[in-house]
Amino acid sequence: MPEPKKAKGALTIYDVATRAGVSIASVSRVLNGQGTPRPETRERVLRAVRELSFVRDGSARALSNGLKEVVGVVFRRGDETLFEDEYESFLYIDVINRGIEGESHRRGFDVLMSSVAFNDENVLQRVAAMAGKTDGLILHDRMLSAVGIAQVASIVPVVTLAGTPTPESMNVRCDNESGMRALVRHLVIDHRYKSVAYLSGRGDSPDNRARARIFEADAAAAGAKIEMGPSWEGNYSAAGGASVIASLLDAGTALPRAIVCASDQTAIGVMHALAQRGIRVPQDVAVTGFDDVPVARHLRPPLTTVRQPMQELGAKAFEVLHSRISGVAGDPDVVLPVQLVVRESCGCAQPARDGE
Amino acid sequence: MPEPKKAKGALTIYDVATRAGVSIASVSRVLNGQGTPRPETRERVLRAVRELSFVRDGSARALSNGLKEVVGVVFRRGDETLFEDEYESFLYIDVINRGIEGESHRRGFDVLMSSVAFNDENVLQRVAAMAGKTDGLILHDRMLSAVGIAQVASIVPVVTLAGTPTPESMNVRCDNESGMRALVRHLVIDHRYKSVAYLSGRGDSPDNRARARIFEADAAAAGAKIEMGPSWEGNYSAAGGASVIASLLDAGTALPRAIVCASDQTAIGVMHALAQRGIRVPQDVAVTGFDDVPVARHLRPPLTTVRQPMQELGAKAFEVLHSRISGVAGDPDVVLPVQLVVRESCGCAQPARDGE
DNA sequence: TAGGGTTCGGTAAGCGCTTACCGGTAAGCG
DNA sequence: CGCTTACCGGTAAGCGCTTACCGAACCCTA
Repeated sequence: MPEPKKAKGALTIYDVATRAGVSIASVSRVLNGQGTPRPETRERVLRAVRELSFVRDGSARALSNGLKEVVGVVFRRGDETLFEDEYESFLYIDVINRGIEGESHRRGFDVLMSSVAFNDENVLQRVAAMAGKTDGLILHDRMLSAVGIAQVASIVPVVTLAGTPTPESMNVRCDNESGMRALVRHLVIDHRYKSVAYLSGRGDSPDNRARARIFEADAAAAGAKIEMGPSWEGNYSAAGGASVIASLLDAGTALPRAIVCASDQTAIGVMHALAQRGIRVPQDVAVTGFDDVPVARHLRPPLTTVRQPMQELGAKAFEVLHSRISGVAGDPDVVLPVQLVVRESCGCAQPARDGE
Repeated sequence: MPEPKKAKGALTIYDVATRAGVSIASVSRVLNGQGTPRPETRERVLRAVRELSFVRDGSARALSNGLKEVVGVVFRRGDETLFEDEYESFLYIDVINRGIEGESHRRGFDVLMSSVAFNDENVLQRVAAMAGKTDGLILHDRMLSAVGIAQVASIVPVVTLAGTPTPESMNVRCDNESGMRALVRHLVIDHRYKSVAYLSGRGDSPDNRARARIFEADAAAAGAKIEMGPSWEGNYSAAGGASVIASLLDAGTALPRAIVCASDQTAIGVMHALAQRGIRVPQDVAVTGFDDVPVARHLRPPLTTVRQPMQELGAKAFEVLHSRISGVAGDPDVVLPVQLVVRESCGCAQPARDGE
């Protein structure tokens, strides 16, 4: 529905060429560092550009080059109200986006950011619109169905985050498996906790599934009593974690010795709920998180968690996308290493060095 | 109909036209809702588009229309490490950006986001690069000098946030004056505090200057003892606020009855520092903020502050930019109303209704 | 000084899309 | 039944930029 049609008296390379007394080809060559212009030609062009504050039009370049130098990022944001509890999720996404942005700028790309509401019906439409304006897309967790991804991927390269690669799209994720493995080992073997629970994230998230699967397998193998399932279902948010604990306690359920949360944010909610009931962490119940968001080390007690290199995750996603845009076939399923960060919420009195 | 060549990204309206058995002009007209295509023509085009998952190339459209349907947003982000203290500033910017984004989507625009580091030297270069890829730019507080703004504004329309309009650029800001006026009145007249201090934000910020100016004038007019200046200089961050208080206390300075902080974030730091020294808020010292970030109501005591409609600020900025892009001359200096939000940190025991 | 090899730089052909313009066809009318 | 009027839809001309291609100018050597 765009009403406007005619842009302002915008400058073109013709203006620059005229002013510099050369041809448009020379202007373009100087600006692109192509060929070997004579120093004087070069100088005259640059001066004209400077004097006119000329900037080449991106769309024209894109059309000519077949490269827009823009990648799109799509993610979900909460609804209207922002609660304190939601800060972390804000950060989680923002830190990743920051990684994408940093790497993009390094390569001369810009980033088209688009958030869609949790309840937005027309995600596909949104994403398709962005596809037309970009060279490639990075989709955060759970943005589109496999069919949707395939459709979009037929237009531009697509990289998903914390998802699963499809024949058409690539994926970048963290190594949930070994992170959870190390965490369970620490709790069940090192601390000898006999009963452990897994407070899940959103059920449909690949990350959550992977974490749950390993948790269950490893904790069982180590001989611990396991609690998980419907009554332990969170949604990655602090509020979700808190309400699970509250319901459990209200129902008179005895808590396990350790609670493994699907995310740091969940752990924050859990610790909050526990504190309200006078249950001590880690003396009565140990709690662990997953992600290592910045605030994790400032909680009381400092949170034992698994650090995901979030900024790198973003950077890597761009990198993978970029190489694909450049026609290089990269690894369609990149897995980044995570690191167990032992602090005090697990019961370690003398925390291991933080590494920072 | 035989399956067309599966050349990725190579789909053009020619392919669609061929498949639909019409001309490219018809395809374009259908896609743009121009003219009065015969229902059958329309249907065939739409079917072909659907079957091919065709999406028009943005740069080609932009080049032809003279409209990219993209606006750029530039803002500053902290450096590598993210401290807990920085969350608020993250939010402040993010909420504004969210407002920009929402309004943009409503108009079919996308948003190119670019953050630059605080120490980045080449902001102008970054911004110029974005200018070429967008129809207009929104610059957050203190991104560019007046000269830089003029230069960029000669390429695309520019709207600054919380700045001052220039002959070439427009500006959108909140009504600091009446906000501060109401705040001072509440403290000095309603609460009868005899001494008040202004803990400033970054010195070079127009917002800060405006707030300081009104604070000084109004508090003096009301007969209160004023404290401000070098030893009361913060930088909008929580850490900045805390360290001002710490220095003052370390130097043995007696605190005034009320401290007006340049931002909520600063107030958070101040209340933190005060609590550490055992000074009670608001019994010993009243503290107020400015912004009303979401967390303000959750502080203890709940923070009395001035609410800035941040999301609206962003939406309005886009709106102003959009009308300018559309060739409509809008108000070059939009001022949004703020609202005094009285909670408890000012000394009100029975807080007025929050309004939420 | 003329011929051959180099450079430089200009001309023009697109990139994919929108749309002004115009020819062809069908519907309306006498 | 033939002519006028509408209406569709096709053709082609750009939008601003990059670059292949080619001619002009210059430098060197003999």
